[in-house]
Amino acid sequence: MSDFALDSSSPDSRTLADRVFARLQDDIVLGVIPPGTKLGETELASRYGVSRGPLREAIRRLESRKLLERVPHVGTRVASLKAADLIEIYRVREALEGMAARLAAENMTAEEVAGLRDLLAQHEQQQDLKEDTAYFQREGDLDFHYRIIQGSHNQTLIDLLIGEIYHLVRMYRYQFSMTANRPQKALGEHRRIIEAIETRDGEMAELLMRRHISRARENIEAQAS
Amino acid sequence: MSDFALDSSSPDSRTLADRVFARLQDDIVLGVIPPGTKLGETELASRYGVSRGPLREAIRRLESRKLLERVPHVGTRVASLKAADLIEIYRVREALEGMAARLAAENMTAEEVAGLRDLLAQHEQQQDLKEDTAYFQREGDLDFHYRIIQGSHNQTLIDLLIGEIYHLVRMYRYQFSMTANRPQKALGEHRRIIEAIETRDGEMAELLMRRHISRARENIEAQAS
DNA sequence: GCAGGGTGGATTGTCGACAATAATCCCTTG
DNA sequence: CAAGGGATTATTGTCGACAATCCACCCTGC
Repeated sequence: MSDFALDSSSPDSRTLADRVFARLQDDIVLGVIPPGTKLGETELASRYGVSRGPLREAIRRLESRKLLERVPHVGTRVASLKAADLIEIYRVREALEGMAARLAAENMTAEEVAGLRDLLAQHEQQQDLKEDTAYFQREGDLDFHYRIIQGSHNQTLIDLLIGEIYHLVRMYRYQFSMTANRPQKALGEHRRIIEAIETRDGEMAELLMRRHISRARENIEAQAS
Repeated sequence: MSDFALDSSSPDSRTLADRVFARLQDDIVLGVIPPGTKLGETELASRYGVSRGPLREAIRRLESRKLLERVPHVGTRVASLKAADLIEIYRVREALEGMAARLAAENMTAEEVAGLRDLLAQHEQQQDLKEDTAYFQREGDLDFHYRIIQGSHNQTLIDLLIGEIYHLVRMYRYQFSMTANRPQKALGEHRRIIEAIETRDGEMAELLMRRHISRARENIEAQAS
């Protein structure tokens, strides 16, 4: 058995159930536990060094987030996203992040906008270096979207996107080692979105963000066929 | 102690935890348990006639759905929605249901469209009767939106709206006995949305749905001030 | 009289054991 | 030999008890 013991570097997470929830979520999203794996409660409990009680609570929450699929009296398995599922998710992202961009243009503070532009500058430098920046591009893209979502200042929207949707997107990306295959175009789209936010043009920001995500979806659809 | 025993009319719900989850959610949404109520696990468990194990799993799931607020080692209380929260939710509804209307216009079957028009006809008749139709209007409005959401044929979108968002909307409505205070206008907007769907004009359906929900939001904002 | 600390009570967090359900395998029978 | 049924076994579902944490109250000292 490999060492799956709970992370003792952050012992402050309030309860065991919360920690095993966070740990199990990471292991699923990052692919440490591959999709489709049957999860035995007893086995997992001993792996994480907890009893089945906290583990079951964690499982129920991960099930709510669509990361696990559970059948009563049968068992729990790691959700295996199909391309069709991801396309559905991107429709939702288009709607929600479009709204987030609109609200961000209206509500972001000057500091937040400045930080966003700094982030873009970093990404453009990395682009110039032409290194193997796949990982940074992937995480950088997420960071860009995260900031705009946060900039909406709408907690309901933030919780939905970051708490419920993005885990699935991240799981899919790690799953298929999906590196952005149109990085320079995406970067240009990011730039235009930021410009719309800087001019406080919510309608334009929403339109550009929707196009940005819609193109990513079309890209997936093309690959899936 | 009033009789809170679990509903034996539907004993088929697979597990106790699932049943207590459904029952507790209803009691919260319908206001049987008022917002802000401190929920003692031992007390609730004995009321529903189950042990604390299944009850805690139900609590964790309801917490994920934002119907309960939990603080570790302190307790759980029923979420009490503020007007500001509802306004945030309506922004999300505007984005998601706008997309739902667009997809419904593209994907609804002819039967589904016909059923939608029948539903509208029923609502218009109830309107003519001028009875105290507050309850029916409220539920009818939900039914209209439910059908369009289902008509999107996007399961992720359906689960998000019906599984995560609408419980909060329904709770708020029961909470404040909020009866639609612009029924005839809303009915006209419904009619135009259906017309757009019938002509398979997704863009128009989205636009109209967003305006429909946006006006409801403005109505809430006016009342809240 | 007020502030601070400590103790007691109650509630939540966790665990191990028991019961119930379902999948599997084997045996029987046509 | 195949198909159906039944028993076994492993896994999940449920429960009651123990441990840990926090909140409130009270008591002491200034």
